[in-house]
Parts: sequence; C-alpha cells; structure tokens
Amino acid sequence: MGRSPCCEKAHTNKGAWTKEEDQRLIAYIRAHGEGCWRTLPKAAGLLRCGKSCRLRWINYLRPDLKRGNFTEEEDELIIKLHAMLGNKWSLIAGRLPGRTDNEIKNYWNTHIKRKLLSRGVDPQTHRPLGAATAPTAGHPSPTSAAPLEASSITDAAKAAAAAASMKTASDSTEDAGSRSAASTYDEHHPGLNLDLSISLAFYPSKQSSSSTEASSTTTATTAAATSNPRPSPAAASEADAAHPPFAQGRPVCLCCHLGFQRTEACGSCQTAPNPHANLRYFIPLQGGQHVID
DNA sequence: AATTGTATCAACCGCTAGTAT
DNA sequence: AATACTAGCGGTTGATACAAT
Repeated sequence: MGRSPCCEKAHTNKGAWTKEEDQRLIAYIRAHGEGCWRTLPKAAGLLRCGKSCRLRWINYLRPDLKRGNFTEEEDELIIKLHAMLGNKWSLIAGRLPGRTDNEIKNYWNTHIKRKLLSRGVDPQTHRPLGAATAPTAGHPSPTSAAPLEASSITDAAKAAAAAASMKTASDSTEDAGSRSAASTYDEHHPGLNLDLSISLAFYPSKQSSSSTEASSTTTATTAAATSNPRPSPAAASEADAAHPPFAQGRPVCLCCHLGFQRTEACGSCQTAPNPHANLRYFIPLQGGQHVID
C-alpha cells in the first residue's frame, strides 16, 4: 500500500550545493515549473532528495528573492509580526515579499533578538525584560493567555497591513507591469502609512458601501483581498455567509482581519466551540480608529 | 602570521497535516 | 478505515567568514 519512497537516500548527495547542481535545478524548473518535488531530482539529473531540491529552490535559487540586508522597516515589521504570530516564520515571510522563512528565522536569531535585548525587551514575550513573565511559555499568540498590550496589537495590525500592502506588490510580479509596480513601491511609499483600518474589505459586505469606510480601507485591504482573493460579489456574499459577525458589523477576529486564512494564524477561530470567547477583537471605527475588545 | 572566538547562514533533521493508495 | 507517503514547517547543526588577540 502507499507509494514508493521519495528518494534513494543511499544515493543522494548532501551538503553544500555545487554550481552545476544549481544550474541543473534552475534549468529544470525554468523548463517544467515547480512540479512534483519527489520526481524532480531524477528528472533533472540531480543526486539529491526532493526535499533538498525544494529547500534549495525556495531559499536560494528562486528568482523573486530579495537579496541583501534587511531594512530598518523590515526589522520593525518582523518584530511586530513576531509579536503577533510568534515563531510562525512562514507566515511572517508571507508578509515580507522576497524574503524566505529560513532567512527571517536566521535573521531573527542573529540580529533581532539582540536588538530587542538591547532595548530591554524580551524577544519571546515582547515584554520589558524586568516584567513578570507571561503565564504561557514561549511567545504570545493570538490565542495565547498572554495577549499583548492593546497598543501593541494595534501596531501589529498596522505592521501587518503594511506588510500585506508590500506583499501585494510582490504577489503580482508575474507580469512585467506588476513587476514595475513592485519596483516602484518604495517611490510611492516613502514612508509606510501604518495608520490603516483594514477591517472592511477583507470580506466585503454588499451592505457596507459607505464611502467613508471605503476610503479608509486603503492599500492593506486590497492586499488582504489579494492574498485571500474574493473577487466576485457572489464570493463576497459567500464570505458574509461564512463570517456573519463581519457582515453584521460585529467584532471580528484580528487574524482574519489581517488577511490570514482561517487555518493559518488562528486555527482557534475555526476550531474553538466559541472562538469569540478566547480571542481579542479588532473593531473598526470610522476615521481609522480601532477598538481592541 | 597564527590561533581562537564569534557571527552568519545554508542545509539538514524531525515532526505534522493533508492526501494518495 | 488503515496505511504510507508528500509537502511544508520550525528547530538545530555545521561550515565558512570575519574579528580579536
């Protein structure tokens, strides 16, 4: 029963990749795309296991990777996203176009931890070092019993919104026009506007057509919608059906607001019998104000 | 110049959720 | 329904580069 193993482990190379191996992998993926990693090594003539090929491609060879140092902006974004998500590196990376989870993880461990410690902040709890330890071990998660201060949540929301905005530019790099848009992102966003309400456009309600609200849901909402595309009105109403609190203007899970899939950041809003009971909510107000419930 | 210590990061390992058989 | 496997994730390790002595 089942299938054959993904690779002959006895006949696979390990360790650093050679230029030739890189070229083979690049050439193969250019010709055939990212298909089945299991069969790729053999098809590409590589003595590597599929897992290794996948990692090499994702972390190093992918053409859309952003090389070079992290910017101060990215630093702050990572800190804020980490405050909200904990060590969910892939989720954080998803909000930082051109960066990989591995890269961010390494960067966190080598730079940001130290940076936070020098600020007197615990890198795991994001609380002042002298402060009482959080009741839960590890990082504060959206479902954790040690939620961040309201201001931190709001900051994190803003950061994620900005990140989502950045991701939008990146996600659309398939075509040249979009690539251009991505490359000019910095020109058009010299200072990230983090003061955004990102609540209403994620699952746009047919009824919520207030122009004030529409104008207050700027780039980030578009980004959220992009990362969780719901293009048609039918889809929107479907979303309303799936998220009745949102459609009715009631509080909505912060994670969902930020554009995470329900299974991504807050599984509990999907699995908890009464998810509203143990999450913090983000109530959008007019004029970009927020209330943390 | 040689040695030792430290920082960085690519790659590996082990685990889990989802899926194919 | 049970089993076997894949893809993806986060933690850890090891090789290399660089800095200090």
